[in-house]
Amino acid sequence: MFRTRFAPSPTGYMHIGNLRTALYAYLTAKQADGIFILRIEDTDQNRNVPESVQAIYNGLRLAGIEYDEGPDKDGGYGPYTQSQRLPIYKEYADKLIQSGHAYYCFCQKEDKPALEITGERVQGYRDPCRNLSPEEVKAKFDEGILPVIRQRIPEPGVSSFFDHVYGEISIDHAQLDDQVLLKSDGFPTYNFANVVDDHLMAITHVIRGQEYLTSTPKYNLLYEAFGWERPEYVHLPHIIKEDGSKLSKRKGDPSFEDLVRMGYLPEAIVNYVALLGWNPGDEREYFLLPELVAAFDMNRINKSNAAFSFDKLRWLNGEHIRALSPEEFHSRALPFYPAGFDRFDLKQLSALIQVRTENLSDIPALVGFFGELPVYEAGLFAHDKSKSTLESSKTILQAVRPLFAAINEWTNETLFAVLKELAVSQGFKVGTVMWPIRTALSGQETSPGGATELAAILGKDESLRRIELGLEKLR
RNA sequence: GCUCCUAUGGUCUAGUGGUUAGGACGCGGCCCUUUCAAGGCUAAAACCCGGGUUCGAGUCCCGGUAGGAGCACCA
Repeated sequence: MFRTRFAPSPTGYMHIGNLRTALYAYLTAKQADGIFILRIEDTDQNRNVPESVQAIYNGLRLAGIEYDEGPDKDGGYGPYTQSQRLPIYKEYADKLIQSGHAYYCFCQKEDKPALEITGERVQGYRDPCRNLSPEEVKAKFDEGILPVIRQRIPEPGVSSFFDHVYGEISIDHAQLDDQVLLKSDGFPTYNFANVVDDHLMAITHVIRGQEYLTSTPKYNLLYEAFGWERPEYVHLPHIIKEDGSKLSKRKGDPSFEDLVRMGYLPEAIVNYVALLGWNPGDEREYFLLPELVAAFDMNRINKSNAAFSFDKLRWLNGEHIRALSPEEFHSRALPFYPAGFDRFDLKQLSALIQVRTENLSDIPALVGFFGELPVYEAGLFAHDKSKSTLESSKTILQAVRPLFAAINEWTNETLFAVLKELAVSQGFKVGTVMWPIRTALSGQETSPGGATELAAILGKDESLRRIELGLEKLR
């Protein structure tokens, strides 16, 4: 049975990289009928943002990624929030002390010069406390100093492991730090908690960002120290920007929730993000979540970073929008219509714009002219492709006025039939008749829908009024 | 600085020794058409560099170069 987990720290929002990590973990579990778990990694007391656990729930729900076990969904492996597991970490850290795989360190943070800043940093940090005698340890305790617990990296040695994305990785123990496992405040570090929890929660596949690749040997050493079986590893390349820099909320790059607010469909974002670093092995690109579950294969994940392209997301969003049923599109479009638009038949309008909408937030600009006729120049009535001139436009508009006034059944079909007949009887191309009408109705060079479609939505009175206005410009 | 990783058109990618190097986005053109979209067709555009191995290398090896990541009482 596959068991995977998504283990975010509660920072307040779901960024794109996290979304993909969650997605891949979910897909890996689900394609094998396994269990997907949500675990909250809130072991940094300085970095907890209130409400942010809620943001994680919301993000996952929005994405359609449902977890089988989590803080609010017990599956017998809880608690699923690390801050509630402190005694567990303590217990296991003590075991490591007893077995000699870890040691107390009484150094204070201030004692450690900031070597990493100088660029002169030495690898494989070995703390002096590594060699404290039991008496010295006792003496420090008696002094009342709160120790941290550090991992004792066995030396010399080399550790290797297999990663489903990166293959065989080997790292010399001389590169590995005697890192802190348990902080002096009693909280574990990620380095410790992830190992204990992944084992206790019976995680079979650890799926996480590539930044953990080089510290994985340290975790493996821990598994060994406990006599536990290692999980399978799937490290993910990063998602970056097209200029090669990394996505950052601080620089204004949108989170998952932001993208949804910007009018991208959650399912389109999920689809797009799935394709950033993975492909199904054939040429399909359009996927709904269940299809991703079926198609996903962790062994087809790429090794190199992928740049997030808004162009392509936008296209894919359009694909998803077009794939929606007219009813579904309408209900999603509804919140994006400008105020006062309920005077129109919005259902009809939605039908018109669905294929022309690549992003829901395009809607206001797309339909704005229905609400208010834009200011435009008479020159708009001249159009080569439709063989329209100012003269022909004037003639047609004049002819159309009484024709429209006489129509009782104000529908696209009737309107089209009437205009078509006008074109035939007057020897005009259909386009030549339609152009001035569409122009007068929209006041724009382009519009979502042709002359009769616009007229049907605008209604008889307003259509007539706009034709009149157009005629004035042509006088 | 040390270590690990990566490298196919502008971008996402297929490719696992022999291909006219395939697809997608974007971009140009054409068709369709009631303007614009959508749809269809089509063009331009890529194997980082240098050595090897091999009859043959985008594919394997080595070395460069470039980029990314890690080296916290952060995750």
